[in-house]
Amino acid sequence: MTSTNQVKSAYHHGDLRSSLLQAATDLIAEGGVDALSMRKLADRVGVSRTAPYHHFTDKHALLSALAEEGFKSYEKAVEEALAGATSEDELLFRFARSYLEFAQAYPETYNLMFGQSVWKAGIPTEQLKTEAYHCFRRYVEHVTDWQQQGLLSEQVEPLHFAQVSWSTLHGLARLLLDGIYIDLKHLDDLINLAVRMFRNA
Amino acid sequence: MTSTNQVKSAYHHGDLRSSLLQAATDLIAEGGVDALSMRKLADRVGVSRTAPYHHFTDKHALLSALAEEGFKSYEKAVEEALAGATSEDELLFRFARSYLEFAQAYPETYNLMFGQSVWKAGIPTEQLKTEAYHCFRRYVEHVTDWQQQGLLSEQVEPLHFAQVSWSTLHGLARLLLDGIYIDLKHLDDLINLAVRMFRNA
DNA sequence: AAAATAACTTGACGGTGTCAAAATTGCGCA
DNA sequence: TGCGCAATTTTGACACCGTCAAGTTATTTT
Repeated sequence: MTSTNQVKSAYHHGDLRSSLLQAATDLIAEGGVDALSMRKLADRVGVSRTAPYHHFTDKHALLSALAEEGFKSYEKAVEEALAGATSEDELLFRFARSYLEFAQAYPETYNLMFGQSVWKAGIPTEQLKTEAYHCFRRYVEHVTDWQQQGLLSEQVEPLHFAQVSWSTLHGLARLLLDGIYIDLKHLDDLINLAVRMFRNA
Repeated sequence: MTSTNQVKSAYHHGDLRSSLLQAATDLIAEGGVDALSMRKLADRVGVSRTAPYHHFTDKHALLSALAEEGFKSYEKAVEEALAGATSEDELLFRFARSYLEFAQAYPETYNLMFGQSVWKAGIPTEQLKTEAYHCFRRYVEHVTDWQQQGLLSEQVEPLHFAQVSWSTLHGLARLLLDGIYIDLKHLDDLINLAVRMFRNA
């Protein structure tokens, strides 16, 4: 028997994949996504440069995995926010606000979820695509619910409404995070205006 | 007199700055912004690796300059589109459509104008910031015009309306270009819906 | 013509992603 | 228990990248 029951054995780390994901989020939290390199990541975990490639075919695949996790925690955050509503009236507002709060709270994750680092250059993982698509489908369902509850006009195609309103929120998030045209001070006003637009669609 | 009046002399290229910008747009057009490296750029122009650094302090500065040009041609495109309107009713729609057409026609330029390659990592050039701000101010003026023409509710703060509607268009552009949630087929419907939202704000 | 300045080049440094081949180890099966 | 196989990890290498420092050459100014 070797000392396998010690904390770690040199070879066969045993939990490399999730360790990598954890270290990657740490690294990104510390210095943005630019501060994440495969080499530094491997170093941090205490493994050789190319070891991560056995668990992620690519750097893009690693980023995709992080984005995937992001979608999951996004979904949770939004659903919790909606569940906390005391009246139907606030549903739309709560959705919008939780969306932007998520983007603000985890800007780097949000970048990964919707940025080009994954969707363009890396051609997204199949898993990521289904995860992202699932989030959107869920939103479309909410939209139809809201239509039935009379919160939204039933005249508009739910899909189209979902696409445009998501665009508004995504645009707000992007401009806010990138520091273009929008500053945090007016954000509440902007969310209110956006929601009013949605209502009157 | 040396042979300075020849097409080129080896040293003192004479027009390096604009040659670099041209070659950079070419390079980006060929393979996206990732295909642009300072070294390839210098190669393309026929100059040594570090020569560009005499005209742009940084790679970010180069990209900022390209983004600047982008803002100028954007402004021109939009103003032309608005000038072509035959009735006031179509102004909003024409704006929205020309915005998205620009984004589609020059996706890489659009990325530079609003992407993180310039606004986040590179901290934007002062010139770029003023150029971008100018574009937005112009839009806010349009909004107040439209309010006076009765196209838009006078209840909403023009700045806020400008911010939210720009967000909607930016979000649509981003999702479209990145291939998320939106496909080209429905774009016209989405623009129409967005404009209707704007009108009923 | 001489001095100053601007433009450009060469060489180098430290960093990146990732491939190929070799080394190491744990696990299932005999 | 021992052995072979497959999974895992490492080492070495390659081709890039951005950009700094110092040197070279042309142009402009005096």
